[in-house]
Amino acid sequence: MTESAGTGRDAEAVSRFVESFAAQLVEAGMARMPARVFAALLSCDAGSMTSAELGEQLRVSPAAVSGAVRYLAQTHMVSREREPGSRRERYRVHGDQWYEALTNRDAVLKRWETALREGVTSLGPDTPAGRRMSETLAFFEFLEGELAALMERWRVHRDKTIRPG
Amino acid sequence: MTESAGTGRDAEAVSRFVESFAAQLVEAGMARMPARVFAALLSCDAGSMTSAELGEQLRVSPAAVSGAVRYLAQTHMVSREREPGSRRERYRVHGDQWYEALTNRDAVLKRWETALREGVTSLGPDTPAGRRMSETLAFFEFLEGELAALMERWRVHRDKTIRPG
DNA sequence: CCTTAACTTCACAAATTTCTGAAGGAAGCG
DNA sequence: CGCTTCCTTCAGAAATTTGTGAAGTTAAGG
Repeated sequence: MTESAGTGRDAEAVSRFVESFAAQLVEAGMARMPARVFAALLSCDAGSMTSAELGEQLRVSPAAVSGAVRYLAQTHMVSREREPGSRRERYRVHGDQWYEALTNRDAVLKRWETALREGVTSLGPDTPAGRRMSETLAFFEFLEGELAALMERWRVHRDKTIRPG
Repeated sequence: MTESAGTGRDAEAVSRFVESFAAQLVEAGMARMPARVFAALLSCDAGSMTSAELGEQLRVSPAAVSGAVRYLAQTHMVSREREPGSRRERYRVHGDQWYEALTNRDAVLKRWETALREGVTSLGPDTPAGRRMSETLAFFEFLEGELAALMERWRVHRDKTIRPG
């Protein structure tokens, strides 16, 4: 049993999970260090860690943590909190904030739509390629509307099944 | 006007679009060469190209095309077709097949769910981290069900607005 | 069968990405 | 105020990824 004093958790098992979950995120296209930081935050009881704690768990330099955290904050996967009366910062996953961010690939969707519109123009709306692209564009426009509705249904579903009352 | 003889299309404009759309796919996490091949196929009138044609348009070696196409076929983004009476192969995007594949991140979703279940076990279902992870897991399970329904609504919507009759 | 065309695989070179160490700056604390 | 702690930035080293050339495999066509 690898139980570090006082934590009440098997640090090695936690670390194994962190790394394996991070690996899944990497496979899905996420950069390695942000994935590891995110997985670590997701797995800690407090839901937030300091830069130093992250560096220690992941065995990386403060610089690496800094870079990863900047990316995660930009994409709203984590939020930064200043610890009052200290220059320490805590990085936090907000339980649900983060997977909302996942569906907030809205930005990506928007950029794709822009690119596709340009494509329809470049290729000519009346060419076979242009028509194929128009249909693709229509799909993304449809998808964008659906996503908002889907998230709303999720909140209802969650409140009924997980956080009732 | 850069119009290559007989194609009836501005080859340079097409190429520009191909590269810029591919760049968007890369930003979203797709490997470079598959993204370029896919964008090229999406932009050609026939909806399919041979390995040689792809190599010429993208200015890459047959080896690069081969690797990209293998990936795209595995992920069902394109299908391979043998040209009868020839050892040429044609690679095709199926109009709609491809964005169905996009939502068929089912495989990814499933792997995440597996990883999260392991996480709940490792961390303990009654710990704060375990509960947070349970909720995340519930979200993905919910999402999985929703995606199927969403695609069905898309087909209905498309048949009404784009391919009526 | 033998030739040749088309695709694939593999080892390696090149380019890109990723992380570190060191130096620099902001903010608490005495 | 100056010291100290913590975070960030930046140049460069290290590792990974990517694409090429060359050899190998399969199958058509004579």
